[in-house]
Amino acid sequence: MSTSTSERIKHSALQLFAQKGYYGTSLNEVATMVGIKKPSLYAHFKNKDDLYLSILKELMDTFIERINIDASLRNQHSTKELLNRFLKNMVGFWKDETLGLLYKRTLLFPEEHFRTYIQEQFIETEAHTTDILRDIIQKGQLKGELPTQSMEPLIDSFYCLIDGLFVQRFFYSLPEYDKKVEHAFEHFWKAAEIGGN
Amino acid sequence: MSTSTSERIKHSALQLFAQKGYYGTSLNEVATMVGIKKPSLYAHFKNKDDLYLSILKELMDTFIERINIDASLRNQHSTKELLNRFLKNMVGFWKDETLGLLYKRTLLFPEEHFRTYIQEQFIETEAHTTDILRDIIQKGQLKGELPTQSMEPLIDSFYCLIDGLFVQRFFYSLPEYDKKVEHAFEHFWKAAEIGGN
DNA sequence: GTCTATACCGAGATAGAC
DNA sequence: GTCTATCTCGGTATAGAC
Repeated sequence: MSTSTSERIKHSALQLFAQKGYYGTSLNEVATMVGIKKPSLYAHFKNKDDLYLSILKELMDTFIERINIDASLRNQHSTKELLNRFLKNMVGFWKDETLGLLYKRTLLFPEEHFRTYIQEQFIETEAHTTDILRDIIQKGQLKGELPTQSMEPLIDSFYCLIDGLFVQRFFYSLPEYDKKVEHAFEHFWKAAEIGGN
Repeated sequence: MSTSTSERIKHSALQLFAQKGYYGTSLNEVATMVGIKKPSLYAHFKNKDDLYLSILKELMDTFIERINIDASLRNQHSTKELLNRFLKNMVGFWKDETLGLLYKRTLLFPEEHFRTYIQEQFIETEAHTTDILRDIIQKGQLKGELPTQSMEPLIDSFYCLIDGLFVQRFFYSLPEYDKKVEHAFEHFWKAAEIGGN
């Protein structure tokens, strides 16, 4: 076996937590999926919370990593391309069936027990996201690709686009979804370009 | 006591199911919140599933009712006003802390046990929603308030707007939220008005 | 590290007195 | 309709042999 038992446990638990939530997932199921017995789990994790939190941690790290990829190539493209790329990057994250699913579940319905911890994490990543977004828009204004006016409505609108697509990934098949992403982004950009109030 | 015990049980259970989900809510909590003992619940509901489903049923009925209000006054206003009203109507539903919350939780993360039943319900209401939307847009095109072109991208974009605001209600305080709604809708309308591709 | 056996608890649900 | 008492089941977690 190439991966450690500990990793295999986390892998299986990720699937189950993502699909059935914290309370909906029993350690028995996790163990069965891994192919071991329940008590063996305790050789790798202190308890259920410990397992859950270790998965959440990896989740947030993966997300941050993904966001940061964008930051690297920010001077080489048009504003429209940068925003589209940024959006696609996030959308790509939701597309990952399990990781994206756990992200959504955790963000929208954090288990009561971990609520404050989880919210701290998300606030941090959101601030990071907004920084990147502001930067793209500002440069777009300097380059004259976006009208120079208050950024706030545009950022609000872009977040609404992101959040809308975030939800829609639940409802549509992948090809349908990709079409929705295109439609919504083109619509967004059309209004962004003109500006006005 | 003005309301029946059965109603009070449903009221309490609604709060708990909305906040903690099906598995996260115990009948003990429900009973305590109502001020009775657990076994007394069984005089009013066959079992936990029965209670849960009866609440879901009321939820869907309330939602449909709300949507239908719109349908009544559809000839008296501009297209922009109609779309705005339609959006506000749905947003108003999410604003109800508990009912909207249960709706979101149920829609996005249906309990496995009820998944097929729930999906049927939602598909039905979505079809209803789309009908109304198509009608508003079509009339807008006839009146010349919207460019005459394929409706599909516009509808997709409007749904994305709705879904985005659906999620955002989680993150922002009510006054902040109202501002987001305005920003996002105005942005949406700006692009809708011009059309083009 | 993994297993069997077991402790302990809280869940959903029922029986039967009042 | 509501209660106390009780049943059964499945959950988390631990003890201790291998």
